[in-house]
Amino acid sequence: MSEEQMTIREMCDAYDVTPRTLRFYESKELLFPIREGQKRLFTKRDRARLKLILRGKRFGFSLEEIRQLLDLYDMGDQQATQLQRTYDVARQRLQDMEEQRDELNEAIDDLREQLKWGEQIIADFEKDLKAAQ
Amino acid sequence: MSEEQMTIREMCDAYDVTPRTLRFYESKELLFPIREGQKRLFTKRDRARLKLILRGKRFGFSLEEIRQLLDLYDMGDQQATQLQRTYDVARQRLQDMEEQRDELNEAIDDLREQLKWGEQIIADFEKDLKAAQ
DNA sequence: GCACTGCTTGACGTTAACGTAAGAGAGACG
DNA sequence: CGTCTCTCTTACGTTAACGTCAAGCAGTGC
Repeated sequence: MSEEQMTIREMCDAYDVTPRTLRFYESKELLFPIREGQKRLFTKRDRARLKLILRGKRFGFSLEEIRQLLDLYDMGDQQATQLQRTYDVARQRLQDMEEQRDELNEAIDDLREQLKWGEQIIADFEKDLKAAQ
Repeated sequence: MSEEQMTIREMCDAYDVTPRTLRFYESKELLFPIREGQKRLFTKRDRARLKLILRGKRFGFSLEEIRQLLDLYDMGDQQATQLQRTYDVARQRLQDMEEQRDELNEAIDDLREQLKWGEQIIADFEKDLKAAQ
């Protein structure tokens, strides 16, 4: 439990993910834990990346998109261009999310409208049922 | 092109779906086209169901959920209970959608916040770059 | 020496909603 | 009769993000 390196289990507990997930992210080159013998040790850098990964997922980025963003951050050269591209990707994503939300809102309004009908139909039906008794 | 029955292609053109999709829905017991020889003929009932299917998809129902709802409508007996159940399912779905929208809105706000930072960082960076020339 | 625990590497399984390709029948047209 | 067009069935392919074994090494406690 050194401050600098964490085992896979410590990572799982700290970030609420499964070992499989961390190994999967490593296989996809999202994380690069070092090895002590056969065991993985996750560094501060891995933790920073994992935070970004989880945050990216919240934003609806795919793991592949996240990997590309992470790579851009890591290139360390031509940073202005890279930042600009990162920014562009993020803005595009934001726009997609807003469109998605708008569609969702339309669907919600639509469904609400349906439900109003539904309530009316059910109410009528129950009235008829009672009247029929 | 009779008014009552439509071929698969007419259906595709009318509802903007592929033949595969219609056959798939049939295999999933969402549609029940009749046969003329080996060819499918879609009835008025199929068209009504297809409309509901497509609308259901907009609402984020899975095909399986839609099938269950469609079946409920078709039972024709104990209708009050069935309607109530349909209504309950729909209301649950509405709630899910609203939660999803709220999460999406949070993520959007979050991402917007990030982008504000991003703009600042990029601006600073470009200033530095220019200053360095 | 042995059990127990934790970690490892494969490698196949899962889910939804179709896409896509192969091979063939059936009716219309000239 | 040949060709065209439409349709049919069958069945494997696709995608994402892991889940779920299976089998085995490594260290620790007793």
